[in-house]
Amino acid sequence: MAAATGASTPFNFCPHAADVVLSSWMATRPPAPHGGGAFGVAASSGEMMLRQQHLDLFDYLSDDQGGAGPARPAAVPSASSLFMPPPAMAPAEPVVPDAAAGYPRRVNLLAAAGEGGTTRTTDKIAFRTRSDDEILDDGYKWRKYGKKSVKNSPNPRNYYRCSTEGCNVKKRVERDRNDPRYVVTMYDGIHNHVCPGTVYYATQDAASGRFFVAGMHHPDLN
DNA sequence: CGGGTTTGACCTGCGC
DNA sequence: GCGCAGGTCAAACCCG
Repeated sequence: MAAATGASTPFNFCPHAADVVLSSWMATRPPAPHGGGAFGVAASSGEMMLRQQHLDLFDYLSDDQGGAGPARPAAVPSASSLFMPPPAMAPAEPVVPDAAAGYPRRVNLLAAAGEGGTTRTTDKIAFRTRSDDEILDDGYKWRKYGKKSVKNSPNPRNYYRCSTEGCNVKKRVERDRNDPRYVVTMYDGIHNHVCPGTVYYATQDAASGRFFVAGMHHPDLN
């Protein structure tokens, strides 16, 4: 039996840390905080782990953009622009969550509830990756607790809970109904324990202003 | 034997 | 109020 955290696409990602970064960090900090444009994603939340070499595409959604909302505000850098895949990978394309296409209803409700004009941190994020493997190794240990077929989708949705005692983080994983090559992963909650991953750094392209994953170590320290 | 997966049943929220 | 769909539970089962 292969555990949920068994052989999988190389990928480490701490959703709660990313959420803090995306919701607060991006809203409060100017671009290129480290002069040369490199920044440690791990900044305030302790660690931000992201190991991603083989994914062809990395789409990121947070409910800040709303489950079925319109285009994200132009003034706020998109999450997918922050977590651009390495240069060898295809650039992330913006993904507008479509409730009708299967993004969970509860997320849409929370997104609506968050319409207050204030920056807030959220505990729900979702992203889409192109991968043959549905299980992404995000650094945490997950236990599967349910599987459900989804209406209008040929692919079942799998439900996972963090195996760490006292941690109530959940995630849902399903194949994109429109393109089975993609896996849609949605995290729900905030880990209350350390993510056993690795700090990941990104750089900002001066021309486009977009961020690129730079590697596992701070460029200035290499 | 412990921990994880499977899967049918049950619960809950939402739309009509 | 009812039906539907999504989310969760929990017993059975599997595997190392």
